[in-house]
Amino acid sequence: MYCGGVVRTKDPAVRTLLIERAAQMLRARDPVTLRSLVAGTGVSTMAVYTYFGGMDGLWRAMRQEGFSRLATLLDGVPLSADPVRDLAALGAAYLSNALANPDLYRVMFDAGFELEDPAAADETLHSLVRAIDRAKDAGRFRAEVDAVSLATQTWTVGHGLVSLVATGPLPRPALGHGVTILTALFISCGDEPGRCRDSVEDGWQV
Amino acid sequence: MYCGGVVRTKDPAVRTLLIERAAQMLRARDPVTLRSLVAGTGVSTMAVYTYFGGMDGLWRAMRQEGFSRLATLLDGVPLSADPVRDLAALGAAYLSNALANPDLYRVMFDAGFELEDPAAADETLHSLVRAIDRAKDAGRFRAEVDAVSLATQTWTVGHGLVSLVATGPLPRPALGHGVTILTALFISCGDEPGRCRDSVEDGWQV
DNA sequence: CTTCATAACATAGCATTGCTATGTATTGTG
DNA sequence: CACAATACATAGCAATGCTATGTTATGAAG
Repeated sequence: MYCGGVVRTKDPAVRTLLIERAAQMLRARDPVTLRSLVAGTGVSTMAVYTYFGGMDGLWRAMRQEGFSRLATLLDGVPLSADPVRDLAALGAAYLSNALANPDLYRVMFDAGFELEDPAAADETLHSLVRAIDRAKDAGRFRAEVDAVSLATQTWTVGHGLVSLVATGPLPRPALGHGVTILTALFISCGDEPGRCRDSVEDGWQV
Repeated sequence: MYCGGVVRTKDPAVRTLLIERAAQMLRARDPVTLRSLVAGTGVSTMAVYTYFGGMDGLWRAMRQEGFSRLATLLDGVPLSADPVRDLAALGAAYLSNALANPDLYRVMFDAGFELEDPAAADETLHSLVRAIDRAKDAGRFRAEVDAVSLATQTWTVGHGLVSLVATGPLPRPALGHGVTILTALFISCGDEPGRCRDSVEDGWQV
């Protein structure tokens, strides 16, 4: 029997080109439609189906890209000797990124779509988990604190804030509530109240 | 001079019929399109433009309806002698409602649209504010606690949780994080830790 | 009661959407 | 070289929201 051979290979550059262009159009608030996406790129509408299987696949890839960029950004946040400060700084970076690219952020959490790689969401938490582990090592948080749970809780607070501010009814100064909530949360993990407040306020630069 | 007269009045029943039907279709996961919405109702597509000015207006009305129903639901939550428990119960009711009608909830917080009545969002907070005031009266929270701020913070936590669970990557048991976060938050308002935890756990029936 | 301007409503059609069917070009393997 | 499998281009389809146009109903003015 003939097992067939790969004859013509997809060009990965086209894939990244389309993703890049879609991200650009999102930023510019231009509606990302099949035809407007490929217009001017030289590639035909079929390319979207060859590379993504359709518009749904494009959005899935965009979501993946968003999580990937977010993880990179969080990895690049400069750390200090104060892990609690760093934890707040990571939350602030998360918020800044989401507010700078609100449309991409919305796509990332749009309903009806699942991630290509479900682990990508967890990946986002790794930076937070590392900071929490450092806080435990430094004696700021109790040893019984579950790092993943606390990271998830921190994420929940950040996501709630950014959702209500970026596309919701809360004004931008409401971001300051993050300090209050996170401080309360970190104190409940064993941090000394006064010091915790200072650390969170120091890291929370939105 | 001729001042003109209103000749044919809009039928309010048609308006509520369309909103009701749209909500029904959302619940049934049927795509709500202009034609599918009016199909079988006897009204023509133009009705949507007469009553709402277009599909955008329909979504705006849906959002308003969602907030209205939410306020009614929160008003109906039975209260107890424990205001902190009630506060958690209100949060839990908020979550239950959102998870029971995830599509309507998503519409409520969709981007690009503003509310017809911006006060409707604040209205949702009134039940929370009342519970917080009762907690202050009962000596559970410090007098300096700003009720609206704390209500907003509670809302932020609830919204973050429900967003990540209903349409996001977190599994449903993650709702339990609400207990941890809210307990920490309420303790920071002056409540006694052990008692606070009991109250929140008692009220948090999701 | 008659008139008639105005609003409510129905119909048809437009541009655009995502998608698919069909045909053509390309390229590595046997 | 020959062929099969894939990438790519074109054209067209059903469905979308919306608008232009025509028709009907209604209540106030005379």
